Amino acid sequence: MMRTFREKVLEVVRNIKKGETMTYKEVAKSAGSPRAFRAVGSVMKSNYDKTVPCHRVVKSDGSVGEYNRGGPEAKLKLLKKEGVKVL
DNA sequence: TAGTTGACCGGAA
DNA sequence: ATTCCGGCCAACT
Repeated sequence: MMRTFREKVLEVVRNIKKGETMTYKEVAKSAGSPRAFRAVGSVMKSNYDKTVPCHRVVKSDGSVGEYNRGGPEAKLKLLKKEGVKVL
């Protein structure tokens, strides 16, 4: 029943609705480890799932952070299209 | 098994 | 206000 942290994180991110955003800290907290915001990023880059809207996950400062799928520009563009205002 | 890395965060200068 | 440094957790080699 207890899957790896990465599976949990992926499910949480997948649960994010359209137009909503979550910080890495929030995702880590929902995953069960509020201090594992580092691991969250690591896991995503190592195994980013297309069924998981990882572009909806942003930094605590509100910055888009980074993105593997074309760089931060693509992520920023997607968020804007979703209706999310970014710094 | 142990060591290194990373899409980060928070505090200090 | 911006920039630098350390710390923390899980996954990868």
